[in-house]
Amino acid sequence: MGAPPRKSRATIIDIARLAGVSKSTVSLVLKNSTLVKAETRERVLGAMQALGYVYNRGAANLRLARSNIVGMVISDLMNPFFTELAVGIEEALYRAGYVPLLANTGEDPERQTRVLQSIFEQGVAGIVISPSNRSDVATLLDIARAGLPIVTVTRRLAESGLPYVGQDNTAGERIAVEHLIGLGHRRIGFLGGYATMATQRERVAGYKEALSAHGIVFEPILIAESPPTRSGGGAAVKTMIDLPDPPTAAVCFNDMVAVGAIRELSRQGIRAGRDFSIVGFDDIAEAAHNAPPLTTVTGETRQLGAEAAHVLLDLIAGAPAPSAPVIGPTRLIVRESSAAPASERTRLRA
Amino acid sequence: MGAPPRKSRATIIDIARLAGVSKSTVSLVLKNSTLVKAETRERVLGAMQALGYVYNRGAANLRLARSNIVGMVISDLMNPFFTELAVGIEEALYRAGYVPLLANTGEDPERQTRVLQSIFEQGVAGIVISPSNRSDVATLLDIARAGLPIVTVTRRLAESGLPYVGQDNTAGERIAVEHLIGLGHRRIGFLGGYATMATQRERVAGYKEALSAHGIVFEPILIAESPPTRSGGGAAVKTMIDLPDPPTAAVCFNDMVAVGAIRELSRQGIRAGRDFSIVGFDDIAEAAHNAPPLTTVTGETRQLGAEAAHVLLDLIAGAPAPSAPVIGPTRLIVRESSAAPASERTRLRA
DNA sequence: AGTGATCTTTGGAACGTTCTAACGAGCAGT
DNA sequence: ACTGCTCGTTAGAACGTTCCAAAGATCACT
Repeated sequence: MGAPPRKSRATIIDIARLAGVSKSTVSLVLKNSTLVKAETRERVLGAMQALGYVYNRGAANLRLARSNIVGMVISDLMNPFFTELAVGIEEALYRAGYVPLLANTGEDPERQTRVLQSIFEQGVAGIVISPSNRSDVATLLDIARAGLPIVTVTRRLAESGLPYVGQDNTAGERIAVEHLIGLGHRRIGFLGGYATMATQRERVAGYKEALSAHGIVFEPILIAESPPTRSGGGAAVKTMIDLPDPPTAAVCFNDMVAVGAIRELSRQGIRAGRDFSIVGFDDIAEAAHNAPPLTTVTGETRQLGAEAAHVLLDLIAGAPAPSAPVIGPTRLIVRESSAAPASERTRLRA
Repeated sequence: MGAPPRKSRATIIDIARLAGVSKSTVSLVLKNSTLVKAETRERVLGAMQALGYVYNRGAANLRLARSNIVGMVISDLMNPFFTELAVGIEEALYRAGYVPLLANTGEDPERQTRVLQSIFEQGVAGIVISPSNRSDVATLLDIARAGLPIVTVTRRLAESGLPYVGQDNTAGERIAVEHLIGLGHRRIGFLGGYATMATQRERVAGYKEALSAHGIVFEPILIAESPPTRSGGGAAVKTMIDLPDPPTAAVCFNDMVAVGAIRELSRQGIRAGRDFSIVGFDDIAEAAHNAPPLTTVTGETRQLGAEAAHVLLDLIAGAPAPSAPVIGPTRLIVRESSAAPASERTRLRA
């Protein structure tokens, strides 16, 4: 059973013809207007059923000059942090009746520019973007000036003046470092990321704040830059432990760096959480299941995505742009990759 | 600098007016027609520049009765396997000039039905879907019957007759088990997933094939079902080692189960790759960085996504549906979570 | 039967494109 | 001077909706 594939979709006019009414009436039925008589409504609904009618939102949008599609531009979907962010955004959009057009730029600014153009042409209602490194701000501003709501998330483009939703990276890293200091560490490294990334600079700032608040002098050599990946973390921690006077702990740019660092440590026979403390950032799903489970800072990633979506939806609804960046809270989750330094434990035992 | 935000976008007609030509001419310029005189083209391009014109693809699509948007419905984006699949699809679509409308159903069949409807209304050119568990096949078939190309990926809906792109789960699991048998294991468990999942059944089939090919009798008790998650893996391996006569190795429904199992083993003081062998499936990014690095089966996930996209694009271009399922290859990646059983090593040493 | 008032329905323009058919201008060949 | 071409341009219908303005029905009162 089942009708043969139709060549082209039935339209409101086909319905009207079959139900013996005008297309206007069909349109009214479509929007559940109380104006149409119950009996007529039935007839129209029956005709829709019979013809397998599907609403053509594209046509409606053209007429109404609006859209329920939103562009979602993600800088690196393969990074679990951004995956969760995307899921948070998608979920919130979906609840509000919007659907995201996805583009994964893979941190390629040129690709970002192209997809923005394409998304713009598509007639979306707005764009949420986690900008790639070295984003071309001009394109973004062109689009914003054309009147399209844009929200940046996760990476701040301060020069742009675009609405921004992010986490409190500085405060987050500060509590991470304070946790280590509280445990007795005095020599603490910072692993991963590059100073060209706004996020890294913010996290490093928190790191320095915590150090100076506890009278520990900042040593540039204790910052090891690397790609924000597992293997980057491995490399970074290696340079750290090879130092003449190595630290006893390190905070990491993100959880992937932390996981990579822990793995490299264990390869070197150093056990994270006993011989060396590691604290991550982001609380990706993997963190809780790592060996050892990772102490990390969470920015409530999914919530953050939802928040970004809501800011965009407000903008679309005509609200004025938020006057200040929206900064989400940050919270330390203590697991087993951090502990008192070995020297401390020895001293206590003695 | 920078014009004030425009209330509404300039149209082809505005351009025409400014350039002193008809909208038809502007349209020709837009499609790079050789018909228009170079000088006129310049004038039109200048006008576009001046007015900040953006092409309205929605309007064009209405007229042309086609679209360059494709629906991408993913059952669980938080699972790294599906993330990579989605990235593979997105990349291939993007190359072909298409953009994916994303929906993450989170394995909820009702949500899946709703988003399919919404995506359908949107007027997409086709749909790629990794169906959720217990999918409502009827909706999918309704849409397919309406003439919209649909490709299922990863999860086969055999009853549906829809085009399918997947991996060779059976062969993949077979080589995984044969690897363990080759190492000397005779008692091998299967961890994770549920028999209600087509994928699990296919993998279990491969598991049984390998056993019987080597004269090992299959024991139902060595299959431990669980959610296909890290914590599910932990639970599953626990029931396994608590058995009176526990196995010495296990293959897992997927890498997340495997990682969870390894973690639980280590909590029990059992070291994976020495005391107990574990083999995963999917080769998610985390696998190579796990402790110990995970022996696993890869289905070339990203490639698979690209393949699914291409099948869909062909369908959209009017090609007939592939007569048989498209099954991608599968390959074993040996890392450190699998080794000869302890008994074997002892015997060799003696 | 006439007058409103209230329901219900409808024609047609509009949204921003594409495309067909046709038109005018210029020119070569007679 | 006419014919036929080619070149460049264009008017207008069409795509599937929404919505305004207005028309027709129906009904309750006088």
